[in-house]
Amino acid sequence: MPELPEVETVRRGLAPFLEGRRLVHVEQRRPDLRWPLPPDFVPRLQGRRIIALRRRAKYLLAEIEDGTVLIAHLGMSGRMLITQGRPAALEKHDHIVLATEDDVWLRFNDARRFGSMDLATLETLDSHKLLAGLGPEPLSNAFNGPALAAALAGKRTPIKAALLDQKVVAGIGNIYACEALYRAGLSPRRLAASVQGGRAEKLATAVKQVLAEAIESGGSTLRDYRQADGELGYFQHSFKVYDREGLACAAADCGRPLLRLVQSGRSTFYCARCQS
DNA sequence: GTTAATACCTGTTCGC
DNA sequence: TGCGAACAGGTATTAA
Repeated sequence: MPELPEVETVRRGLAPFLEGRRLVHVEQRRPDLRWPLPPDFVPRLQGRRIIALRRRAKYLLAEIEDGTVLIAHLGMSGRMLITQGRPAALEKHDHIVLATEDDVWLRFNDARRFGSMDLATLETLDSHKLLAGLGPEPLSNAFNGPALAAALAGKRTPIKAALLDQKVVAGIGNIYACEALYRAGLSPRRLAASVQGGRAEKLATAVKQVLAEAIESGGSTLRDYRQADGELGYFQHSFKVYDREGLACAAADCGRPLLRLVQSGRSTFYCARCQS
């Protein structure tokens, strides 16, 4: 499930093939993904050059030479499939197909169709409804202990739910919320407003570390993918708590079985002894 | 205004 | 073996 590290890995994988290249083929194979695509989606991209591939939170941003920006979200099953030359056959759920002047073909495949694409311009990007209101990038200097503490102040919701709130910090999903809380030693049930001072400092650091390590591990996975037909979007990471209900806590002095609970409809995994 | 619940979507897994 | 229910989850929308 693509969260910030997976999206960043996809960005890094695609950038060498897309940046500076002209899109000679743009094919839209259904009128909508999660929402309807803009009616002029194809003509606004066809024949134009991609200047840069960027990322904001879990969104990929392709900056086009005329100031158009393609906003893409992988949802939870979205994948970017890249091939040299036209693919022999399209797969089920290949919704968008692009080709560059170098005959590199890119397919956006999304079975569950939680992904989305939209167009904006450089001028309207920050106020676009998908991006306006997003909190700070967790790996930027703008995100730190005091900033996190300020965002959590007064929040009467569990800290786990607050971490998933993209207004508090952008790009964290269910997996990395669990992992960061475990690393920070904070219970997922703890009231968000109580995460202040040293606790906020510890949590901000944990968020940065867990994301940075995941990006690094995605990068190593990427090198393997480069050689074959590239599938960008799914990577195996090793998690300390996520999806490990009943398994032993890895902390040297613990070893207790990890627990699972449901918070706002989402599974949370944690260690009752190590997190408080 | 804030927080919680629900809908969206479909491939996979699990239990009977 | 076959079938249906449960589950995964980011975000917009609706409800409380």
